[in-house]
Amino acid sequence: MLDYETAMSIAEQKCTEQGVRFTRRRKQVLSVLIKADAALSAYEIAEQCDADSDTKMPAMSVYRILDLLREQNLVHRLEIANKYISCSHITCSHEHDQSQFLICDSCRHVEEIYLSSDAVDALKMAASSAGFDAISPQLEIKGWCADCRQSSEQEQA
Amino acid sequence: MLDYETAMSIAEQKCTEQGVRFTRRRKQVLSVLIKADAALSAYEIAEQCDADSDTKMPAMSVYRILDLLREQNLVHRLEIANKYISCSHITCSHEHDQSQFLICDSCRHVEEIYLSSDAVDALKMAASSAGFDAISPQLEIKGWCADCRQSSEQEQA
DNA sequence: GCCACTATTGATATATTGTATCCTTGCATT
DNA sequence: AATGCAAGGATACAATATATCAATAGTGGC
Repeated sequence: MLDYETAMSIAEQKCTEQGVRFTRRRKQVLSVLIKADAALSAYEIAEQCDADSDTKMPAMSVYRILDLLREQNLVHRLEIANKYISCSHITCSHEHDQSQFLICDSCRHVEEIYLSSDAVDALKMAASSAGFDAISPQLEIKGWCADCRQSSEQEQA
Repeated sequence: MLDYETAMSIAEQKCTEQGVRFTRRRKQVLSVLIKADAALSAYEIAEQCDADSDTKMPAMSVYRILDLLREQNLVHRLEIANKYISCSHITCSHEHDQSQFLICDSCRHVEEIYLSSDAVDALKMAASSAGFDAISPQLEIKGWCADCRQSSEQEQA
């Protein structure tokens, strides 16, 4: 999990560098995602913002702000789940142009991982032989986390 | 592309074997998907059914029927795109417990592919080192098909 | 054939996710 | 303070999906 203070301050710095204001609303959204340490839907984010402050966060604003935070690479959108998650590499100093996620089909837990370049190459090969020149820098893979796998095995027994 | 008549008759046979009726409504839905030879949303399927016959296909029915056809492995759901596509292996005699898709980010064209077992193994390795015991038998990868890639390069030039 | 039973479909309501649009507010520079 | 633009608020609505209950159609036993 990200250190909250560090992540927020680096996010602020990144925004400033890009000439993008790190406003109260934007802080709220990012803050909720970092603290959640999980993938949330836009409406869940809005609810959480409401719970954390005494002003109402409109869903429309959440969507707008998520777009912006994604442009800054502070947040990712999981298309399989229709949810959003803070980038687990906000606090890393180097650039990340790829992101890969494992999404548990049962508990929806999300893990951001790195694939070996071998694995990525194998995918690219398969893609290109099917007439796809390139694959997206974001890959989402569904599966079962060890916990869910275990409990489902116990149920069977 | 699938041979329509063959695919429909094999589908009927499969259903019968499973003790599942291959009703008019179910035929309509599968038929639309096979003829479309592309991924369609549930509401697009309903519209196409309406166009092909003189009775109104309710969206609710489409969803129900898609669930059933998916259980029979006649149809897949693309979670990235929120669309549905007929299995391109209906007419194959052997079993397919895995399916992998390439989805063009630009034109939304979908290609059902096979990954080499090396590629799948590499993915499984990466998953297991992130605490995921297993990955889903269905993998969806976004990318750019050769056509879209070419036209976007021409635009740049 | 008729009845009872279940599977299927129809109809309607509503939840969830996301976009479009227009207006107001706030901040930044002059 | 006046101007201009970025950000946020408010509202409407589109697209995708599920829940629920009623009506209809097929199936098996008699």
